[in-house]
Amino acid sequence: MSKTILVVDDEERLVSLVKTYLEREGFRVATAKNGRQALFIAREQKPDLIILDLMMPEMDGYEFMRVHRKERETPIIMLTAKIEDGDKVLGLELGADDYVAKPFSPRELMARVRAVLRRTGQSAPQGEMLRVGEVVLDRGLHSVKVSGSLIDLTPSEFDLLAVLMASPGRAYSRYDLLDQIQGAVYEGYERTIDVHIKNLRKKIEADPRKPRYIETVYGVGYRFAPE
Amino acid sequence: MSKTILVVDDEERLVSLVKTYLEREGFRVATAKNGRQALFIAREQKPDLIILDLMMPEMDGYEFMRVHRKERETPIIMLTAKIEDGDKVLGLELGADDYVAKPFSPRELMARVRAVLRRTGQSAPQGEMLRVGEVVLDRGLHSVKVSGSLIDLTPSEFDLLAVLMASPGRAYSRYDLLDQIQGAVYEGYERTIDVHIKNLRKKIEADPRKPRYIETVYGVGYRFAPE
DNA sequence: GCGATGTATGAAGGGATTGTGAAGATGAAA
DNA sequence: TTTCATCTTCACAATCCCTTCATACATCGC
Repeated sequence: MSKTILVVDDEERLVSLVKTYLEREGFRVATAKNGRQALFIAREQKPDLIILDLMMPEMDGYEFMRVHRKERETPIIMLTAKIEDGDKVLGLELGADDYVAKPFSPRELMARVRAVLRRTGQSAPQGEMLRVGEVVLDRGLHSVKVSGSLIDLTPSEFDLLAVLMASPGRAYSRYDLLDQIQGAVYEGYERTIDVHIKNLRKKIEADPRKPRYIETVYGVGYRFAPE
Repeated sequence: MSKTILVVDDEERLVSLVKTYLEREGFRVATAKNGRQALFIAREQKPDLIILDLMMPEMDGYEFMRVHRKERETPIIMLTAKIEDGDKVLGLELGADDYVAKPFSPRELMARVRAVLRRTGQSAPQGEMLRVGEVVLDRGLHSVKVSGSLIDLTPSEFDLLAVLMASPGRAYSRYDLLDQIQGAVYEGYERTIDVHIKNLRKKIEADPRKPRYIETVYGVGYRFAPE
């Protein structure tokens, strides 16, 4: 039974970005454009956590919190462009559990979501397990096992593997992969992916020279071998 | 139900090149020569994504974005000759989702289109599967199966096969094929196609001497056998 | 059949793509 | 601050592809 998270922001692009990331972590996601909508959805779906922008038309984040807090204790993470102390204090007084300043990295937001859920006594979702051949990746536990033994991966390596394993057989371009692990606007050098792949292979392949799982698709990118 | 993409640029050759590639991926494509036209078409067709040149007569890309953003949230990929930070920042502030510096490879642009669509929550077009007889080509997965087993193809071979399979029974000249796999600028030797065909046959035909799928049309070129 | 033209194929050079180790940059924790 | 792990970049090596060419084979018209 996966947790539901309500994302409230008037910027559609930001909402869908956050939604993508949350879903990849195994959460169900509801969205709203303003406080009024959010209130309606919160009553109906009873989310386990709310990610809330402060600046919105119709009914802003403060107003929403004031009303919502009278009804439920749902943990709330505030998003704010202003990083002024005043905002922070006011938000925390109203009952926010954490706040994240824009612009933020998706990875940071995910970390805070997990932290808040843990702190408020709810467990992270038991991430659906991805299993291909002898490789088992557990999103919730954030762990990877190969042939039964636990493997240590860096955050980038884990994300990369999770993306590849989510669609075995599908070839991803370096750009796609960079986009998925960095989020938002691509800034870097595509070849960075090569290095992550090399390190991943060293950790999960029996013979990194002849990879059985992470295959190279010449001229395209990489893919996880379908069974 | 395929996605519509609006391509806006005053260079006709570039527009038709991009159009070709997008259509091959299964998108519907609308085009415009300047911001004014683009605005009109955007209102009428409501595209799912816009690929926008910055430098144009009549109404440039910045101006277009300013006006368009007030009406819709359509994701936008900017094309720009200048890779100056100023441009990038301004473009991103105005709401571009990504930017690509000219000159770019069609393949890179396609990757970004898919990435932006995914990021903004729209799915890429259903990698329309081409299936003829025992041969199955999946554009989304970038994979080819013959009688159930996965076949490794080089980029040229894959493109070639995709073109042929898109219209079984239709004979293409070597010139046509070269044009499709090299992207517009035809410079090469038509016989190169013969070699790619030979290699393709070796990979997908049971008996390359008596091809069942890729037939030679004497004096014309090649075609994929209709069922 | 015969020549002329078109196609098939193997091999090789050059070019493009990918693999890899190491150094520098970044950022978090102590 | 220093330390440490990670991420990124870079240079060079290894590998794979594309193109070209030479030669063999097939098809056509006469």
